[in-house]
Amino acid sequence: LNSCARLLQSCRTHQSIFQGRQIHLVLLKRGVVSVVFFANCLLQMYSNCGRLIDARHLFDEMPQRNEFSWNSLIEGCLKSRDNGTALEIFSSMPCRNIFSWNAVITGFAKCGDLDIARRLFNEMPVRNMTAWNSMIHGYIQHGRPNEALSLFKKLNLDPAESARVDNFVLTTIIGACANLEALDYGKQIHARIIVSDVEFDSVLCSSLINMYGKCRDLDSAACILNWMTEPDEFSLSALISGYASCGRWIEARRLFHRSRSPSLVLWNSMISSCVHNGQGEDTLELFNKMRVDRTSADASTFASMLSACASLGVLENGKQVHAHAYKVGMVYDKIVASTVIDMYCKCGSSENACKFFGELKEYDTILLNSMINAYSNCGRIEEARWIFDAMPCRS
RNA sequence: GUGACCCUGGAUCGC
Repeated sequence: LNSCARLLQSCRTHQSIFQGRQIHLVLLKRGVVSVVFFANCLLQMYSNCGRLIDARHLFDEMPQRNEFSWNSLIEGCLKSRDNGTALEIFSSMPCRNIFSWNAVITGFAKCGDLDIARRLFNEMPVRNMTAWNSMIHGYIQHGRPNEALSLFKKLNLDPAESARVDNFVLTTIIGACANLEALDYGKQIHARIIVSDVEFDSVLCSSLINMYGKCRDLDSAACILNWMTEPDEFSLSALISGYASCGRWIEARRLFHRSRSPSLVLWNSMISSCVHNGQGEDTLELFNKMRVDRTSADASTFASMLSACASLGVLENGKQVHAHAYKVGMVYDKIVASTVIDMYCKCGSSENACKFFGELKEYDTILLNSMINAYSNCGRIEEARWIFDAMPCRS
């Protein structure tokens, strides 16, 4: 039974619903589905697999529920982007615990409904660092760094709260410094980490390296990497990008070759650095080496490759990369799709862009912007106009 | 098997 519970927790994708259902049957046979613990595991499984109706049904049938049950249902809604229902369930809960509050706050903060998130945050009776961090992180991710920093200041106003600031919050703030290239403030936070007893875990270290790299203070970045006993691929890749962005290719390459078979993360940072440097030829070469190495590409790799083809204006290579992305089922990623469109336009084949657009069923604003461009290039002004009018949000 | 199970942070990617 224990392993059933563990297996249920590993069902986290739409595909694992089959396994989940089998375990549900096993639990039914054992007659334990009405035990809250097992019912909760099932509920969580259905929520994680995106089966909200099944989850809801199970929930309604449960003879007993606890906060966990409600929270699983809420998380299921949030995961399926049904925030309205999530909030409704949250409001109708008989009693909420800290997880309930954090779940809705992070759910709304993540998708940019920051004012709702903030309202909930303000209403929250007792906040922990998770709540603070979700809120701060939400502001940063949605382009409101000043509000993030002012919330962080508020957090530090209360000495008791300030003392509880953890690696998560500090990593988030360091990330903000990286985005804003705020080296001085970043250094202050770094100093605070040293004097406080916060542990330098791998995530915090890589974000510090990233921050110094973005601020072009490569010596400090390298210093941290050298202090680490076993730097992970994210730290290495942050430093590689830092070196490359300053044109220090020798150091970048040396880091890249430190591991005999570089991981996808390292390949991506090298490839994208080449693209940003306008070294399109090198990019294509790197990509070939990567394939020889049998490292499979992800959406970022394809986006970089396509944008390299676009800036070189090499249609044939672009088509090859497009075909490759198609073969591995990556063209329907929104970012890859819009780079495909952009690539065709810049390679002078807007017709191909239009053709490809016809195969898509999901778009976002950026992708549609590229399409306006494509249609205009073909002289299909009516269609360009039509997309513009149909756009849900224009910028 | 019930002080169990649930929440937050890092590299690279598009107009």
